[in-house]
Amino acid sequence: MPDVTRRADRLPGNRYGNRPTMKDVAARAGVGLKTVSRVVNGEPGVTPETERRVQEAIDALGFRRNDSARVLRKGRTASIGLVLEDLADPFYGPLSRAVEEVARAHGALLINGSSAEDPEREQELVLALCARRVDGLVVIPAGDDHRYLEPELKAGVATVFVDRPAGQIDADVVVSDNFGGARDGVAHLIAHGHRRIGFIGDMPRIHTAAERLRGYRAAMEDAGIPVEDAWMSLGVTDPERVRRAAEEMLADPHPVTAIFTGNNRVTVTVIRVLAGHTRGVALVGFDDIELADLLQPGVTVVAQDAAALGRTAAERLFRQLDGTLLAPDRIELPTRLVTRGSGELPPSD
Amino acid sequence: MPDVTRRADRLPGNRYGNRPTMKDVAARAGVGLKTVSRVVNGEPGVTPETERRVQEAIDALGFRRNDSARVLRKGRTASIGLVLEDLADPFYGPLSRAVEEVARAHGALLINGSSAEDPEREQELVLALCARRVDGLVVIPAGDDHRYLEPELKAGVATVFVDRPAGQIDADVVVSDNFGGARDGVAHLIAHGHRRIGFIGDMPRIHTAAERLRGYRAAMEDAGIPVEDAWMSLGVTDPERVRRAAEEMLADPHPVTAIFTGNNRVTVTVIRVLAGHTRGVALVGFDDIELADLLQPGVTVVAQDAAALGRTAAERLFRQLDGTLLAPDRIELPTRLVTRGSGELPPSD
DNA sequence: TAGAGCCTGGACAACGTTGTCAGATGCGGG
DNA sequence: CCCGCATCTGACAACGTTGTCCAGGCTCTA
Repeated sequence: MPDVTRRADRLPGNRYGNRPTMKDVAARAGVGLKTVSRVVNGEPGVTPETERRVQEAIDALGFRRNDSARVLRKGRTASIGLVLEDLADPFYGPLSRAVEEVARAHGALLINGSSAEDPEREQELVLALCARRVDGLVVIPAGDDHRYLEPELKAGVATVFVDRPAGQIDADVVVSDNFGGARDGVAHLIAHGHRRIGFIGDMPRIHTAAERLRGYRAAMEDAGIPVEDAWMSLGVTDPERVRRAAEEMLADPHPVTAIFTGNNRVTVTVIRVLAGHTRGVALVGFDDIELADLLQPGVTVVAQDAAALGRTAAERLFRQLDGTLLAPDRIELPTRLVTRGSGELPPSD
Repeated sequence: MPDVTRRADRLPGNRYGNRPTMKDVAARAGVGLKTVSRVVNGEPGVTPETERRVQEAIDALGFRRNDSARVLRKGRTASIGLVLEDLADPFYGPLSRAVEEVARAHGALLINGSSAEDPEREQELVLALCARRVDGLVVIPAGDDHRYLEPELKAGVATVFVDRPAGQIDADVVVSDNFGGARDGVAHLIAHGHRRIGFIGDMPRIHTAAERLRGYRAAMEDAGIPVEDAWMSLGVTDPERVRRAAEEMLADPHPVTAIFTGNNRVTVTVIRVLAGHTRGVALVGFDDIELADLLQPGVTVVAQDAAALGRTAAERLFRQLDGTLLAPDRIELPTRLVTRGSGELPPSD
C-alpha cells in the first residue's frame, strides 16, 4: 500500500515530477542562482563556507542538474549516435562496445538504434539523432543514398560511416578489406585443390556483400576458373533459404566441393547443413564465429576486427570534433585468415 | 581541397555550427514564429498556402527542430536509458535489442552504457542518464546498493531492474528463475547417475551467481549428496582461472564426473578444457550458447530467454510511464533445460 | 586613513522551443 | 451596413541553465 502511494506521487502532470532546480537550491542556501551554478560546475570564486551551504542544500533537495537546459545553453550535448543494423548480431556487439569506450573516454554518452537493414528506418533514426543534436554520428549504413545528411554535415555534425561506405556524399569511412579478404579466402580453397567452389552471400546492394562477391570472382579468375551460375547464391538471408541454396549446390550432379560463405549468419547455417552430410565439403566463412575452433572440423574463417572498426571510427569522429581532422578519408582495415580445418579439407569428388 | 574547406566551415566556435532556428524559418517565410512551430508539429489552424510557404523555407534552410529546446519546454525526453554489464556479451545483445524495439514502439530512443560490472561506473552512468532526464531506466545492476536512486524515483524516473534485483530500494524487477534453473540442471545430471558434480560460477556477490549456487546446493541436498569443497569454484571469471579450476577438479584423485557451469563465459572455457580430455565428463551450462548443438557432444544448457527479459522489463517501464502500473513488483521468467548430449553422458569412474 | 585592487556574489539576458492569449481578418446574418 | 463569430496568426512568457558584467566588501599599501 505505501508503494502504491509512492508510485502515485510520481505520476505525470508535473514536469519531471517537480524536480528541484538551481533556483530552489539557491533559495534554500540563501545565495544567488549563479553561485549554485558555480558550485555545481566546480568553478572557482566561491568561499568554502558558501560552497558548504550550497552543497548541503543540493543534498537535502536531491538536486540534479538538468542537462537538457545545459545543452540548450552550451550547444554541445556530449553524446554521439550509433546507428547499426542489429544490436543482437554478435558482430556488432564488440563494435558497439568499442565505440562506447571511446565515447566514454571523451566524456560522451552513446545513443544507439538498429536500422534492421531498412534504409528508411536508418534515415528516420539518423534524423532523430540529429534533432537531439548529438555531437556526432557513427553510422553503419543500410541505404546507399545519404544526401539527406547534407544539411547536417554542413551544420557541423561529425559523421563517420563504418563497415560500409556512404552513398552520394563525401564523408569519413572506415571499412574492412572485404574484397581482399574474400579473395584470400577463396584463393586458400583453390590452393587446397578446389575448383568448383560455391558462394552464398547477401544481396549485392549491400556494399560488403558486393565486395566479397567481387573478391570471390577475382580469386576464381586469377586461377583461371570460369564461374558457373549454379555455384552462386546471392541475396539469400534467412536461414531456410540459405539452407535450400546450400542443399541445391550439393545435390547438383556435378556438385561444388567447397563453399565460401559471405557472413557469419550464412556461415552458421551452412555449418548446420554440412553437419548433415557425410561427404566432406570444405568451408571458409567471412566473419569469425564463437566456438569455431571446437567444431569438427574447426571452421576456417576470414576474420575482421569488429572492435578495431568501431574504435577507429569513433576516434576519427572525436578528431573531427577536435578540429584536428580536416579532410574526409577512407580507411581500410586488413582482415585475417584463420585456418582451423574446414578450409583445408581436400576436394572429394 | 574543396573537402578541407567544407569541413573547415563546420569547425567549433559557433553553436551547432549555426543551424537555422524557427525564427530564421519564420523570417524567410514571412510569418510568425509560432506559425512555424505549428507547421513543424502538424498542429491544426494553418492555411494550406501558409503551410506551403513555411515548408518551402524549412527545406531551403535545411531546418531541423532542436529537440533539446523542445525537451526543456515539454519536460519529456522520449528517451530511455539502458545500463548493462557489457554490450559485447552475446547474452546482452538480444536483451538490448528487445528493449530497443519496445522503446521504438513508444517513439523513444535508447541511450545505453556498459557498467563493466563496476558498481561505481554503474552509478556514474545512471546519474548521467538522469541528468539528461531520460523518461525511464532499465538497469542490469552491478552494485547491490541503489539508494542513490531514491531522489530520482521520487522525481518520477520510471525504473526497472533486469536480470538481478535492486539493492536496498523498492523497485520493479524482472529476473530469470536462476535458482530453479540451476536446480533442474543439476538434478538432470544426478538423474543420469552423477554424484560427484562440480560447480564453477561467478562471485556470489552477484545475485544471479548466488542463486545458481543455491540451486546447485538444493539439488544436491534433495538427492542426499553431501557437497565437498573441492567441487566448488566461486568467483572465478577470467578464462585462465576458470581453466585452472576445471583442471584441478578433474585432476583430483577422486575427480568429479560432471560439471555445472554458472554462465555462458564459464561454459565456453570449460568446453575447451573438456575438449582436451579423453575421459567423458558430463556438462550442463547456464545460458545458451550459439552452435552448442553442433559440438560433439552437443552442449546441454539451462537457457534463459534474454529477449523476453528485455521485452518484459521495457513494457513494464512504459506502463509505469502511462500510469497503468502502480505497485512495484518482481517478475520471474522460467528457464528451459535444453538437452543436447553433454548433460546425458553417464559417469565414467 | 584613503585609495587601489582583488575577490566573492548576484542580476540579467540568452539559448530554441511551446503554451497562452489576444489581435486581426473574413464571412454571414440581421 | 454593422455586429458577432469563427478562423487564422503572432507577441510574449516560460522551461533551467550558463556567460557577462557590475556591485560591494575586503585587504593591503602609501
